[in-house]
Amino acid sequence: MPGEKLLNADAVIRAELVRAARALGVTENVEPVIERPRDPAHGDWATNLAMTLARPLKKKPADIAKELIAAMNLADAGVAEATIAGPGFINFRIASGSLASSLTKILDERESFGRSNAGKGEPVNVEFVSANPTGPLHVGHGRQAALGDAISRLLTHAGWTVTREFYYNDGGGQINNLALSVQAHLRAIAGEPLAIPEGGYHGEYIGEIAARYRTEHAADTRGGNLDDVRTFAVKALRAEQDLDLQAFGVQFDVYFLESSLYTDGKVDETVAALGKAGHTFEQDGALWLRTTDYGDDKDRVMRKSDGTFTYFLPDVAYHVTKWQRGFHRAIDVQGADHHSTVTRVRAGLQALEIGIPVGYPEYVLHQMVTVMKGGEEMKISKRAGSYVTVRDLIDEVGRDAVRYFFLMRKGDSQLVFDVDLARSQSEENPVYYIQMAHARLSGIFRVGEIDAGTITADGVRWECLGEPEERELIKLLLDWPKLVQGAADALEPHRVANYLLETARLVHTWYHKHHVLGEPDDIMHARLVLAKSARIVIANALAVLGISAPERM
RNA sequence: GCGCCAGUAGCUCAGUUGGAUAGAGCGGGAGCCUUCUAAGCUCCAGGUCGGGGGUUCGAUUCCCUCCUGGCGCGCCA
Repeated sequence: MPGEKLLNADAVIRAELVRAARALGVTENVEPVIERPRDPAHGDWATNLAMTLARPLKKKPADIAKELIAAMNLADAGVAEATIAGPGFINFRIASGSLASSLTKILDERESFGRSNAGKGEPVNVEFVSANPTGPLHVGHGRQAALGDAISRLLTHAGWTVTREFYYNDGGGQINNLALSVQAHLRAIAGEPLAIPEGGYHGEYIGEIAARYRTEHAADTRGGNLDDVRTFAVKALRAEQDLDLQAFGVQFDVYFLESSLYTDGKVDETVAALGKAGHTFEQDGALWLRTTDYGDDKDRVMRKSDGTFTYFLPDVAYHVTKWQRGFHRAIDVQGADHHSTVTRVRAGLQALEIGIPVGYPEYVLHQMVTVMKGGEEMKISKRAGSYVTVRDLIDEVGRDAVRYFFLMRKGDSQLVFDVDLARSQSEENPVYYIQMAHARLSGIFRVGEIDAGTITADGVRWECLGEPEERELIKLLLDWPKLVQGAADALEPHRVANYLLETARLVHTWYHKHHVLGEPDDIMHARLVLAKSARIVIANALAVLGISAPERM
């Protein structure tokens, strides 16, 4: 099938180049880099092979290029023209008709276009958000939710079987502070002065929980039963966080409770196993793990002198369960403020000596988010008190825009979320720009009263798609499978966001310059095929980011 | 002091794993609606890619060093 072959035009060209290099007498490994030139005037594909061979062959790059071209079977590689340019690049141009015929693949595969089986259906666990149930989700959790969900979608696209997991730290001292804070509010309602304890929580929601506790526990209006207060508060806040996630459109497959590690004996098992493996020691009344054996800069306490555990030990026990549950690949999405746990958790897993690989789990760390509004940093939320919540943002700018803004930057960059820009979006927001491209393409079919399902590649005169804007758009659409694969490999959804922006731009340019409806039949048919293809790719890419693809706006 | 991340246009950030004349959005300036959505398009201005060395045909990209900012360096999570 010609479409198949041309979609892999780079691979075909590469093979021809290798063959040609052999013909020139090159004996060592030949690995030509084939890439799309930045400037379309430089052709559709380009290679640097002549330059890399300059040294071993002791010839000028330009001469080598000439010989390579002569030795290649260009027609077999689908190349219409090969030219030498710059310091020794070889530029290949593919005939418009051949290029366009590759769109057949997009029409055939539709929502599957871009999917692959690279992951072979193997299980991967993606853990993200994992907020303590001590308050509403803040902007950092929002970035993490957007990232984790998009990474999960990317991996699904790449053929992995993904489990989204949320880990609740419901066992530590923070939860106790929460209970005490609610208790303080209960006593305030009963007439005492409000006294939030040291390290307690101050948001308005604490008072709301206290009020609800009071109505449901009429016999304990002062919160004397701290266990009841704790259970009630955690339950209430988990429900609250679920609503936040629901508003954001993020769903989890597994909610894993830290407390279950204690009740199931996993914590004790892990301590015993680490001791048995010989990597622990006692000092100052505490039990330590010799993490310095595994690259940490100091040893870490597992069990405090008061007999309770640090967060680190359950963390290790938790990741053991991931391994034991069959996840031989696990990805943790976390804020960079937790990066010190990376070495520690991995060290703990190594110290168990149960065959867990050194790089397990993989970490995707993201930098901090600051929210700007009216030219000033926005810190105060009505709900949470000292920080801005995910819900605040969604209420301000909408779910799609929040997702896009969190995903448009790579995680390594600190992110400034400009609420004004995101909201003045009816004008200039990139997410609307992209969605508009999809809506416009949909509009062609709607206005023309054409059922897109009836548009096929049968009988298309591909050479009709020869306008420069069309060639550029087609090439970009055909790049989607590689782009999504690269983004999945690197766990970098922002590549998809950038790709979408670029694709939308080419769509708008093409749409503005060339008409579809009312053109001669063969041109209209060809352009309908292109419009349908572009709509499919944009919808697929938006789906990877969890953003809607509206048919009209 | 040590570790991680960053430093690219006035602002916010990309840069396809080392390629050709470094890009986008916003902001600034000038134009474009009798035709499928002007929520759009076209053009202009704007750069010591933090500084300095090195590696090579070629560096924003890799190495070294210094400067600046963020985060972390707990028997908190």
